[in-house]
Amino acid sequence: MPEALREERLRKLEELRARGINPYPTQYSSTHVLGQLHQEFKALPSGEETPAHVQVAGRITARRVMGGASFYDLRDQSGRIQLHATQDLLGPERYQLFTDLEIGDFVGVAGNIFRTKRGELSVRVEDFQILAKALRSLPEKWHGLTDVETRYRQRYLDLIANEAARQAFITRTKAVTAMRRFLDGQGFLEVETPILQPLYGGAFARPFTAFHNELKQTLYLRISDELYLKRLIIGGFEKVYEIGKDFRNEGISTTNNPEFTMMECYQAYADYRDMMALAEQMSYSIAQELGKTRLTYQGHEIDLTPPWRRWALREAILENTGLDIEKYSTTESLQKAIAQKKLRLELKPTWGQLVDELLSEYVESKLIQPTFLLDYPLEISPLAKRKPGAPQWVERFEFFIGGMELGNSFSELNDPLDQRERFRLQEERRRKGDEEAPALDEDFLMAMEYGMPPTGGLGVGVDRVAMLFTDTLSIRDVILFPALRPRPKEEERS
RNA sequence: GGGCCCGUAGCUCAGGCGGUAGAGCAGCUGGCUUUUAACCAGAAGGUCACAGGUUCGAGUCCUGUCGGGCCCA
Repeated sequence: MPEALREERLRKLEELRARGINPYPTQYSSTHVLGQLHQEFKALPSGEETPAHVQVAGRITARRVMGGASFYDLRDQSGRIQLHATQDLLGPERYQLFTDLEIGDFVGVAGNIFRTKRGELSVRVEDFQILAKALRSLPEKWHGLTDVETRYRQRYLDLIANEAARQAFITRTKAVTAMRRFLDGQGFLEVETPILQPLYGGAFARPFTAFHNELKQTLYLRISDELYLKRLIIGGFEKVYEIGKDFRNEGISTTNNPEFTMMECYQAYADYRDMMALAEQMSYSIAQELGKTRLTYQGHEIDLTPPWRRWALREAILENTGLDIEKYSTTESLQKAIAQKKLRLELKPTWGQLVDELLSEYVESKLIQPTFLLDYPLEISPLAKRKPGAPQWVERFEFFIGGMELGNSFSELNDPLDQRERFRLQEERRRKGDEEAPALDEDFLMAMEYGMPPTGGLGVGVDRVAMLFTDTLSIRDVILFPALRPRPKEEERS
């Protein structure tokens, strides 16, 4: 930024101080927010003034100074109003001060409401008070801020300049509120579980580590809420949920942020079929509150009305690749079949991981309308209950909308001996160098040995939900302050 | 991890085959008392992401680095 621009604003700041005016006062009492004015004076005809005296506050976003009269645009969170100031009304000295106000400054204004001949509702400035002086100039009024990097790094500017961005974050918040309202309404208890954990688990991911100085202990930032929420089920809370951040130590991209928001809920005496109904109802309920039970996502018309399609994972893969994974029940035979079909696929070391790859490469992007994929390989589901009569499969589903995986659910494993065996299998994977395989959690096993009721669990990616409802493709468009690589040349000025 | 594209004034953008950097907005000076992308006139504002290289000469060509976007794995 040219130093001159800032110098100029500093000069004006000093001038205010020299006149005994505090450029950063503590408070201003408004009678209205700006959106209210338009409601209240909707009927006021052009060219007429009301005796209604108002006090309003906001940020100046445009100025049109024309000699002895000037028009400013004032904006607050609720809307925009035009200010009209004249030298006649304020006197030369106050008027001069008023025209020294700049785009970006916050100001409080008192005066009557009138409507101009051209029909613009306006406040006649009878008195004003600067509320905060800005020292940097805002993005351009017409084109706004388009530089994607600046939009992410200086989100406040994005929110000022881009109404669509502002709306997207409001939509996100409303979606989360609706989700919470739905779960509360279903009798779920919202709880908070540790983010700093001595042992991490509940997902396949590498964790962030932290160090507790006093305890001289390495702690992990959670990669999921699962194992603690299940302890609460064991403790007798029969319906619990948590909405919070999980942390996974992996690459940053348009689809992955190292910290992201997850909703997890658990319900005693339920299985994955019950959780399917819950997932549907919850999504539909959120959509209703947002007025988006039918929506457009990336050009696709999507209908969230239940019931959604239920499709066996095996059949979905069969239909999209021609491969019947049940016919190739070993890693080697499945690999061979994949090669024969000339499917392009990363050759994962286990059967379950190969199936998972087939799913993400050949099925996921096709699942535009809401779809539950049912029944997953045991190998990649160490916390899920086996399917009766099919011990290599588990009662698990993931659900997909708009080609995105939004959630994951199982009939939770509550057999402590089987759980120990599953942990053992994962440890084996870990020994073979898979850093994402979870470690055995003795404390969790102990909890389960006290007895855990049959339980259904559901996890939903909140950022993905926000992407769906805001029709965005990048997770960075629904995270206010997304993770970015540090900028080498940060032109910080104190 | 690989490929392609982008990085020029506070913001939005031009800059043909290499010849000493341009506009609009914002800011400054002057004019203008119902404008709304206000208008008119004038002056100012640049480490062309960074570091090397080629060249008499580089915003432009080459190499590398950093940051971002898109696509692929």
